[in-house]
Amino acid sequence: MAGKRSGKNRPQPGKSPRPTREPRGEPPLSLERIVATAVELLDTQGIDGLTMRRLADRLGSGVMSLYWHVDNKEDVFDLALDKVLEYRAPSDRAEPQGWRQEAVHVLEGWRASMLRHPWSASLLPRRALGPNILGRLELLANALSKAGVADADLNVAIWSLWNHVMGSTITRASFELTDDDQAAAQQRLAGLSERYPTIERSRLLLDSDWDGAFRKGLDYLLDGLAPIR
Amino acid sequence: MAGKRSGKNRPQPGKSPRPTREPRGEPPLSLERIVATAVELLDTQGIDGLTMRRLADRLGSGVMSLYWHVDNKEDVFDLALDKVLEYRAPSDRAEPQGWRQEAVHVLEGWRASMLRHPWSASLLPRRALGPNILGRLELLANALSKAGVADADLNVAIWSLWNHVMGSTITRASFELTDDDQAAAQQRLAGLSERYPTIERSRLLLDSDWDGAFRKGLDYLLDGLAPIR
DNA sequence: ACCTGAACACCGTTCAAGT
DNA sequence: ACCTGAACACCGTTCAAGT
Repeated sequence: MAGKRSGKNRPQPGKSPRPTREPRGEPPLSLERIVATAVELLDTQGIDGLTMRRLADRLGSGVMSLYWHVDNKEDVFDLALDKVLEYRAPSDRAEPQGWRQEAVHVLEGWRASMLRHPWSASLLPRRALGPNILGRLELLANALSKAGVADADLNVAIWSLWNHVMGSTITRASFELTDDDQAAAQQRLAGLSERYPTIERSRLLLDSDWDGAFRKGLDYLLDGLAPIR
Repeated sequence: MAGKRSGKNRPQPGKSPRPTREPRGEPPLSLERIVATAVELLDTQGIDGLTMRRLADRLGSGVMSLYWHVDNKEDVFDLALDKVLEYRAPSDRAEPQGWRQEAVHVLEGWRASMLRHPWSASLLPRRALGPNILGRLELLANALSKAGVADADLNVAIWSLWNHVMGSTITRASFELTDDDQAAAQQRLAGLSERYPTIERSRLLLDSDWDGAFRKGLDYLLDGLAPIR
């Protein structure tokens, strides 16, 4: 923590401390490169594919070089996660839609970001909230507040919606990868059809309209939370 | 897979193959003991605390002895997870409540089981569905079906509710452990109050009524899904 | 200010044996 | 049928140096 570059004194996104040198040829190690490569690795190899050693390899450096830029592996996870959740704050000049539309837009964008990087959904709940997540929460809170949700209900509303996004994204990500497994599971289920007749009949494990379920559930929640359309 | 005890030929819960020997003194290794100890370890040490070596230590056996009973570490996770989700099928003689009450009961029991073992919520979405989970899904599907949810909407309804349970449980489990961190986070947030004014004002990270949020969200969903009370 | 290799204390799992 | 130790190919991170 002391004498070493740590989370607290990382350069703020806006101001670069000094133009140290022109990056000609092989780019030097940097926090940005590390994070970008970590995301690559996670995207291609999954959550267990991210290894400090593998990461260093891809960057063409020794393993321990990473530790000057980063506290530990947890730190890498946090940074990769927040990176993936980057968002463009909506320009104020955009035509003002309804507040409800705005909330839906935030939540769908959030979900889309996570579905693009399936590892992110299962990682997010266990980690600290990075600036990008806080930014999205702020947008959401703002929209809800303006949509007429009372201050006393605001936290409950936010968490309900958060839960819906997290739950549906995690479920979808984990069930999507495994088409064959899914068929096999339904097969196994058929063998036990006397124990699970209802879900066997509805073919729960086979066809599921994830996007539809997300939208429907979202509408129900919003109807309940902010009846003043 | 071949020649070795694997998932497929595990003894069915009901019938013990033969009373091999009276377990006097140190109990021998068995799948039940392994799973029970794994749950212990997970409860006390968290998800990273479960190690094949540590598990063997606690059981007083060599590491490799475990592998006769179990395929690999993933298998241990699956078994521990399903164990923790055991439930008593409701006795048919219980006074028949409304179908909606029944669905709520299933979902709350499910959530309670997971909250008792915080690691389980974050594990479940990534793993295959064990018999106990399927059992709970069947109960739920049945209740919904009788509550008037059309067959065509059944899967969507199940997944929406599943998502709600998963999301709220995971969120709560991950935010509950860290009282100090939470205060620190809110503190940090206060320093950035011009960037996140709304969630700073609502003290989102401090007070949140998890149980209330769960119940409210659940009611909204059920209202929407099965309007025919 | 930045990067490094050697070393430590761990992992999960294969294999070839033992009873 | 059940259990074992040695060995392999990995991990994350500390430390003491190098430039």
